[in-house]
Amino acid sequence: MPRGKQPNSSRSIWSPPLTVRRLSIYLRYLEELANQGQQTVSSRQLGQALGLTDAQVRKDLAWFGHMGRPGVGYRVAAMVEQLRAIFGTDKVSSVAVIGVGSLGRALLRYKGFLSKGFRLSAAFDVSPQRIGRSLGECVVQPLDELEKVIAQQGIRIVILAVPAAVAQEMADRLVRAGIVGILNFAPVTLTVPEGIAVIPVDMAVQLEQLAYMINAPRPGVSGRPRRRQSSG
Amino acid sequence: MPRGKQPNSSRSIWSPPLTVRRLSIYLRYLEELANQGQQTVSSRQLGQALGLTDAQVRKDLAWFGHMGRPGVGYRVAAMVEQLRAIFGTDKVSSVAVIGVGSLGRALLRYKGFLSKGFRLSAAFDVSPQRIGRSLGECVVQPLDELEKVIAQQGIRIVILAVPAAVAQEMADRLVRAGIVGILNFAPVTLTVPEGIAVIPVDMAVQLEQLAYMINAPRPGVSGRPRRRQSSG
DNA sequence: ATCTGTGAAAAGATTCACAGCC
DNA sequence: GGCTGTGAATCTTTTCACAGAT
Repeated sequence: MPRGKQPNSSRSIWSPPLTVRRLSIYLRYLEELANQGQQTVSSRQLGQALGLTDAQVRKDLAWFGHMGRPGVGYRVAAMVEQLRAIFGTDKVSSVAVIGVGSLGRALLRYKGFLSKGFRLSAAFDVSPQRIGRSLGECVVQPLDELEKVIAQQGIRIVILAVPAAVAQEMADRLVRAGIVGILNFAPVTLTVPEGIAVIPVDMAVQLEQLAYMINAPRPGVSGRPRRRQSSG
Repeated sequence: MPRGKQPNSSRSIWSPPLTVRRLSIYLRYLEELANQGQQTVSSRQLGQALGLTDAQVRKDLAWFGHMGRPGVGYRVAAMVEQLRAIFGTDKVSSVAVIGVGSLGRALLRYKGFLSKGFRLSAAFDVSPQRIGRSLGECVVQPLDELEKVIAQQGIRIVILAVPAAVAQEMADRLVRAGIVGILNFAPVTLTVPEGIAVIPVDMAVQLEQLAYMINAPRPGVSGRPRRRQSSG
């Protein structure tokens, strides 16, 4: 299936998946630079801070038109704005947390989502002991309310933090309720209809990957230079 | 730099990075099948459950020798054993949690790591209010004890759950203390020496990826069939 | 008939290297 | 001088398709 060639200067652009992963990382670092008052940044500086080559940074950023100026670099503030628009996080959107075990509670208490464009505005659980408890800026509600609250608040994304055994049936129910994106912390692969996005986050899997990297280091590597962390 | 061709039947094998990511997912599913008492599984069944093609499953599993039998499939139990050996999780290893904020506490309380080969056996924090508190199976210790405990317990992997502002300096200290793998929950890119493995896990970044997928769906997709979640 | 293992082809991603702008 | 944008080359990953094992 053919896909358009590189640059594209209008809104809501398609970019290759691995590029999109890095765009988030660029954005995070550019926000830091903006806070520090830095005006412009070169592909070289970005690459060094993030463990990428300068060529790769330029290719990635070239996906949405001519953003850099030769001899100068990229304008930090403009870049942040454009990246947020690409992710659709220039406006804050509401997110529900399904399952308020220890992980769900930790996420509800985390203060960093809002500045990234996400407001955790509803929380649900089955357990009567948890219902009514106030966490972050929401009160835990019973699951009966799920469909109603999702519709009322226009929620399209949820964080799924329920036990593995019930994750698939809950995902089905969420999709019926109109959810289109699921951040899945349950250690199972979800099956969802076409058009629904799922990002899996399994911490045991991540530890396993780390164990592999330690036990079976990449061949041909022997060097001294400081490296940056791989993607995530 | 040339790399060996495909199959390799001895221990601790190199496989392509994207294959290794999937191996964890195969293992998770195979463990489930083993619990259900299933003896063998075909590449087709694995693929369907996990949203992959059967050819891809076969290529991935072929990296460590002839494990399947034509006309029959793969032996579930043998596969689980071999995958655990590849990840080095056939023996339990000790992991320390650095930073006992709400996320650190949630991880310490999570019961699922042990069966995956990881024991969270030490926890550290700066805050006097947190020190001495008992969480999961450990008592929170002051950071002064860090180097001593890491050496005593032979800890090689840590979960880093400290604020972004201090993550890099803590990573440097951990590396000096002999740590070789870091699961990094701080929303910054760490710079570490060659030979140290870092896996970044930034939940805001994951939500951002989800937002992108919802706002800019892949072109040329329109279908009906049920899909599985992408990798993670 | 079912299912694996694997070359060969296709698609995707990264690196190289350099023309051209500031 | 420094720096971007981008074709061309290289490397990696996925898909195809089928020989051969059970």
